[in-house]
Amino acid sequence: MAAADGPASSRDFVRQIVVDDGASGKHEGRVATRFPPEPNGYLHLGHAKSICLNFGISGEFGGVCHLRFDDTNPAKEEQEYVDAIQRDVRWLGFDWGGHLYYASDYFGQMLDYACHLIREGLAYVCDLTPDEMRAYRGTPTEPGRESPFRGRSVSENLDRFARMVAGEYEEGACTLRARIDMASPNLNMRDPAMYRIKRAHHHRTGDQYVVYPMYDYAHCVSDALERITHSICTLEFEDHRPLYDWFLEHLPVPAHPRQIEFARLNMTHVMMSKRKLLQLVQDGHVRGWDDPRMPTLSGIRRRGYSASAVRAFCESIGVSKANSLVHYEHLEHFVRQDLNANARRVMAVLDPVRVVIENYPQDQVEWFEAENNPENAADGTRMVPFGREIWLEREDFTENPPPKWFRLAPGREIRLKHAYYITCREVVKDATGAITELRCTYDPESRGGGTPDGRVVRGTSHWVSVAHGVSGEVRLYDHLFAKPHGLDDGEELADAINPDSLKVVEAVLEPAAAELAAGTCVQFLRQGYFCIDPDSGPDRPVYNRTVGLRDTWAKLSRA
RNA sequence: UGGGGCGUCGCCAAGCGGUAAGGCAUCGGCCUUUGGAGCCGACAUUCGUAGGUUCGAAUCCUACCGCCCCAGCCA
Repeated sequence: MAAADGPASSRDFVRQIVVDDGASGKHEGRVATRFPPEPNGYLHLGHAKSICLNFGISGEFGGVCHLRFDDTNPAKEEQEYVDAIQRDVRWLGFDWGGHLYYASDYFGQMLDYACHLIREGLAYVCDLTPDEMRAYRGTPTEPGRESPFRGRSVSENLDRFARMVAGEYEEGACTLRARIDMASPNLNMRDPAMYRIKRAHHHRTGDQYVVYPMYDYAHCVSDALERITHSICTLEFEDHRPLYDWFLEHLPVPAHPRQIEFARLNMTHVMMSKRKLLQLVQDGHVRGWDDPRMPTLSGIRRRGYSASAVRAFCESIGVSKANSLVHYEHLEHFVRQDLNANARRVMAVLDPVRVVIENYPQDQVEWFEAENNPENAADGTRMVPFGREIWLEREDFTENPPPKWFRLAPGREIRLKHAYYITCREVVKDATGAITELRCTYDPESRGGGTPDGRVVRGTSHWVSVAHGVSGEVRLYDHLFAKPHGLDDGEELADAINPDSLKVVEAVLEPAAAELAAGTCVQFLRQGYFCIDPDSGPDRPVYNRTVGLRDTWAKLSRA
C-alpha cells in the first residue's frame, strides 16, 4: 500500500508525521521503523502497543520494521530473553523478515565513530569517579562544572580511549564523554557518558569488549546505520532527542532518523515495569514470566488471550502524548469479543451439588445433541450424556430466592440446558446444615428444552451427568493487584499483591471438555472462557480461566 | 524556583478557525434453551481556568492552574 492512499492521515499523530514526511519527500519516500527491546526481561502489554505501532506503520506504508535488540548492557541481558522476545513478537503476529539486528552488531562501527568525535574535539576521556561526575553535573536549576579532564588533547584522548578499549583500566576508572555543554538546561547535554568500562560477559560478543556504549550513543547510531526513518520511543526520551540529534549531526552517518515520542501504555491493576515484573518472578509471587496473572505476552498467551484480541485492543486505545491509564476491562472486552465468536461451548460445574431426579428411570442414559457454538453453526454439535443424577452449580440454587431470581429454588422449575425442565422438591442437608443433595422431578414432556404447553421457564442452568463427568483442575484468576492504581508511596510490592489472585478449584466437566488439545479455549457455559493449561496431564485436564462472562445478575445482586 | 511534555464525557481518543467522531464503561428497553451474545435508545450547549483576537475559537494569542518526565558509568 502506498503512503498516499494509506490509512486516514488522522489515525494518530505518529502516522500523521509519516504521511507528512512522505508528502514532503523526506527519506526518499521510504518508511523504516524498528522495535528495539533490551533483552533484560519478557515483553508485556506495553511492548505490544509499541510493536503494533512500529510493525503496523511499516505494514501500512509499504515499509520495513526491524527487530533490534538493544544489547548494550551485558550485566542485565541474557539469551533467554532474546529467545522469548522473538517468540512473543512472532506470536503477536508480526514478521521482521530478514531484519533481525543487534546493537552489538555495530560495536565496531560505534568505536570508530567515537574516535571520529574525539578527533573532532567532541569527545574526551574523563577520569572523574561516578560520585564526582554527579557532583560536577549540577542540578536542574544550577549549571554543572566542567570536568578537569575536559581539556585533554586529541592525541591523549585517542590514546586513553584506545587503552580503555584494550582493557588497561579498571571498571569505573574512566568514561568517554561527549563534549557538549555543562551549562545546558537539559541535563542530558551536560557532557553525557558515551562509553563505560564493564567487565561482564556479553551474550553475543562474549569477552571481546570491556567497554560498552551508553543508550544515547548506541541507539541513534544503530538507527542511522539501519537507515531507520522514524524512530518511535516513549515520552521519557523526549529530553534525549537533542542529544540523539547532536550525535547524528556530528557523525558521518548514512541517515538521520527522526525520533518521535508517544505515551507508554499504563493499565489499571497491572505493573508494567520490567523491573517490577522481574521482582515478581524472582520473589516467587508468581510461577514465572508466563504465569497467567502476568501482563507479559507469554502470561496472557497462557491465560488464553489471543494475539488478534491484543492487536485489536492496541488499535483501539490509539496513540497520543497524553499520559493515560487504560481500564483493564477494556482489554477484556476484546478478549471476550474474540472468544465469543471462536470458542466452543462446553458444560462444566465448578462447585457441584448433587441433584437426584426422582422420577427419572434408575439406569437410563440419554444423549442430547448440543450445539458447539451458537455464534457459528459450522462448529457443529456434540453429544452430551444425561442421567438420573447430575451435578448442578451450587450457586444456581438458593433456599430463599430474592426478587428476580430465575434459578432453582424449592418448588421452582428451571431448564437444564439441552435437556429437561426440573422442579426442586426437597433439599437434603447434612448435620452441619450444608446442602448435600437436591431432590427434583423432571417433566418428560420438556425433552430438548421446551414443552407442548409452551410454559415459560426463565432460568437455564448448565449441568454435568454424575455418571459421565470427568474431574479436572480449574484455576480461577483475579487481578494480581487488587487496587486499580500502582503502588502507593513506600508500599512494598508484596503488600500490594491480591492474596486471592489465584483460586484453584476441582470441577467436573462433560466428557467432551476433557478431550481438547492444550491451548484450546472454550466457554464453560454461563461462566466464562477457559483454556487448557500445559500443566494438563493425559488423565487430568487443567484449565485456566481466561476471562469471565459479563454477568448482569452479579450486577443486579450487588445493587 | 531550570528544562522538556501533557490537559476534550467515568476511561481511552478524534478534532488542525465554521459551530464536540468513535470505542470501553454506564443506564433504559427488546430479544434470548448461556441473566452470555445480539438489537434499539440515552449518555460533553461544552473542550483545565481566566482574559483577548475574530462574524465565528476545543482549535489563534496572553496569563494562570494542575499533572507527568529529567540530576545512572540503566534503557
